[in-house]
Amino acid sequence: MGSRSVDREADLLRALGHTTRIRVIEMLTERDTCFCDMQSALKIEQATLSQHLQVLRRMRLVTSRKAGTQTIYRLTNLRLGAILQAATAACATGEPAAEAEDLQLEPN
Amino acid sequence: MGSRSVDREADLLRALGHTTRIRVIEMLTERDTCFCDMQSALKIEQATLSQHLQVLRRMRLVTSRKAGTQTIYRLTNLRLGAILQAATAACATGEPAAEAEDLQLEPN
DNA sequence: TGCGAATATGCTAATGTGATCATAACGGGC
DNA sequence: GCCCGTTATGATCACATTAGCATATTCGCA
Repeated sequence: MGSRSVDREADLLRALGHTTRIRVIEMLTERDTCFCDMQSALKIEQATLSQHLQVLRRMRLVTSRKAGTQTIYRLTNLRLGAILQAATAACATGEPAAEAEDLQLEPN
Repeated sequence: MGSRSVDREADLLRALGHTTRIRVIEMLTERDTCFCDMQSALKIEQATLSQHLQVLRRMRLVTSRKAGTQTIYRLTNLRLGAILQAATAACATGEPAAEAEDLQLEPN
């Protein structure tokens, strides 16, 4: 084992690396939520949301159960919230920036 | 503003979503490190490492300074370590899994 | 000035990701 | 059983990411 669990960690971070999936995780952190509620909250294509949820399911970050005709999602890993919080904090620190790539050498 | 800073957050998480870049961040969390040391530690193509560092630079997560003929990298955002720790913790919880996609409905 | 070490950049091929559209599958009520 | 609402899946297209290779750039030094 040369990669420890770093690979899994990278997969996890990538799974969280999309606006829609972050929002989904945020919602699920508050309470279990059905597909339709997420869709109306996020206002995106039905298929698109379904695919993002599939990503999260594949990573075992959420599970789903049927309630009649609708599907209710639930977080399986309660520690995801902590990751998002840490990321939020880091963003607040790092400031706006995003596309620059010039002055990477401190001015002096 | 409907996307708050979630987009930036997603970008950040994606920037961390690669084994090599995670390792780089881990090294830089300990101490500033020159390119060559990272390369020999990671044992990957020179160009590949350079490109990963470029990603981190673009995101303003690291900066570089020249020391003679070599380049020394430094973390600009000290809170990245916290994100990685949170991710590590989450992985430890979530267990192995990775490719399953079947029994997403709890057995009953 | 010319050379060599260290690093960056450009190009390309392979692969992955995300959005959209169409369609399938499932559950409930009639 | 049939129709409808809800969600999942498959196909496709555009675009991003990554690795590898070649080449450029920069700096120190003889």
